[in-house]
Parts: sequence; structure tokens; C-alpha cells
Amino acid sequence: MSGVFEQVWALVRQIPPGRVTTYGQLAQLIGRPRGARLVGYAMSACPSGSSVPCHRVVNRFGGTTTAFDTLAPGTQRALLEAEGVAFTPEGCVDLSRHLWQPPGR
DNA sequence: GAGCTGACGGGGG
DNA sequence: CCCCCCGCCAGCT
Repeated sequence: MSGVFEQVWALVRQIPPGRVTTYGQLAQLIGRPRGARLVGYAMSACPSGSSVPCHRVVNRFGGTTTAFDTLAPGTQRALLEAEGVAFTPEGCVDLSRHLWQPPGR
């Protein structure tokens, strides 16, 4: 606890449905502007069964990750689309429309 | 107990 | 403008 991962999870948990954020944005929020990687690691370490909607975290291009495709490809995309998130023809999230705006700014 | 890997991003050459 | 390298934390072998 009190670890960087916990801080990341706490933020991700605040993301409302239909909204997404990027690894870099979370990194900045936890005080690690260059720690985008850590955010990704925090997601992989995300405990299953927790209330952390890790599927709402995408890379800077809005692209989904293959790490969700453990069972079937396009899992993350399907979850987001179910929440009303629009995707571009390139297969990326339309960040201009769905990027989460963190509190306190 | 130590080293490697793992869901990224930005800066420099 | 494109490609390579570095930074960072925690868990597993």
C-alpha cells in the first residue's frame, strides 16, 4: 500500500463510464511525468475482481492493448464500446471526445 | 537475495 | 521527420 500502483488504481477507479484516460496522463497525476511505464505495470498488476476499470486506460494514441486479448481479441474495445465510447476507423479511441478530465485543475 | 521482465512516453540524435 | 535509448516500480524466477 502507499505504493505508486495503489495511487494509479485509486485514480482509475474515479474514471466514470464512457470516459478514458492515457498512461501518460495518469503518470503525471501521480507525480511521475516520465513514469508512463509504471502505469502500464500497475495495470498488469491490477488485482482481478477489484473495482478498478483498467479497460478505461489506453495509450497516448487511444489504442487498446493486446493484454486484454487473453481470451478473445478486441476485449478492451468491446468493453469501451459498451459504455458508449466511439472509435476511429484506425481502431483507436476518439480521445477528443472521451478523454477523462481529472479533478483539481 | 538478485536480476529480468512487463499493458508506455518523451527526448535526443 | 524517423528511430533509438533512457527512465521507472513491483512481482516473479
